[in-house]
Amino acid sequence: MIKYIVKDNNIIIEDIHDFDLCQTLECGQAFHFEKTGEQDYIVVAMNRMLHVAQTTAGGKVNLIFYNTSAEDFENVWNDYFDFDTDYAFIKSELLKMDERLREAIDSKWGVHILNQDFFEMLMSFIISQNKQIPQIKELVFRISKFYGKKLGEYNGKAYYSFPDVNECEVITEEDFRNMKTGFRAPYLYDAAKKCKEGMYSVDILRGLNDDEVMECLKQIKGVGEKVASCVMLFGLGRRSAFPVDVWMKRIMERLYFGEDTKKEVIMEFAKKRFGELGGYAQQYLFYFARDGKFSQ
DNA sequence: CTCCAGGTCGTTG
DNA sequence: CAACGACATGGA
Repeated sequence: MIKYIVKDNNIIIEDIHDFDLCQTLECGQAFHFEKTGEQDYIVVAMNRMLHVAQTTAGGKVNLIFYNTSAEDFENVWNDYFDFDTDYAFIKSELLKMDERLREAIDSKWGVHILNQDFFEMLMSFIISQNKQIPQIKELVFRISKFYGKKLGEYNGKAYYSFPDVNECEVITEEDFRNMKTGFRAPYLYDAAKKCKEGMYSVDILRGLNDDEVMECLKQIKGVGEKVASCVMLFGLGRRSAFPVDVWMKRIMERLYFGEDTKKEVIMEFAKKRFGELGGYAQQYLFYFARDGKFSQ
């Protein structure tokens, strides 16, 4: 457990290192949050609405969780933000494996991989196909507003949880279409139905190895290698998962292959090169690539 | 108006 | 098995 102090109704982490709030939220792994100021966010996750901000004072970076109990911090947010993982160590290990990661890691040094809800990740990344991040967020917010629970308000705006498996039971394929999910509607319906039937509980998946989880997830309509990898990495704590999308394809070709390379080949290469740390490497590279800060 | 977006599916060579 | 177009929707 990371060290924290309780002040008024807030939780404060002082002098935090190897973490940046903006980078962690904006790197593309999460969709259910809103920027409310510079290094100031509303995060909706784990059936809660969190107001969190990062401040700098006297050269020290602090994190403040507004209106948060010590109990909630210890039981929910500490794990959600992955504070117990030593990112300084992970980054140095990655750089030992491969110096070519340096530019991406130096640029995106403050990313943590969030431990998010499995079902919400599944639905979110089904939505993500062939869409840009702002539109993915819009769909997640819309579905939450119609079918989730109201959690509270901030600046006069209400925030809603993403509907859980049970709340999704009433949603028909046509309902999903009305949410403007387009051709993904039958995929979302299939995913919700299969999860409701119980074969995709976190407990069951915990007992399977990576390949088995991948095969299992791909049986859901609209879930392929890429979506399944994201769900594994962000929703099941499988840090070896290495999702390869157009951005990853681009930067991996630039850094390693120098020519058009199939996604399967890239995944296989990453597995050998980065092993259990593949997911971390992927996130630094993806965020870096998406920011367009590498040539070509 | 055309093109493309954190892809996947079904159909052809 | 590799390649290719379709798929809804919205923004550039």
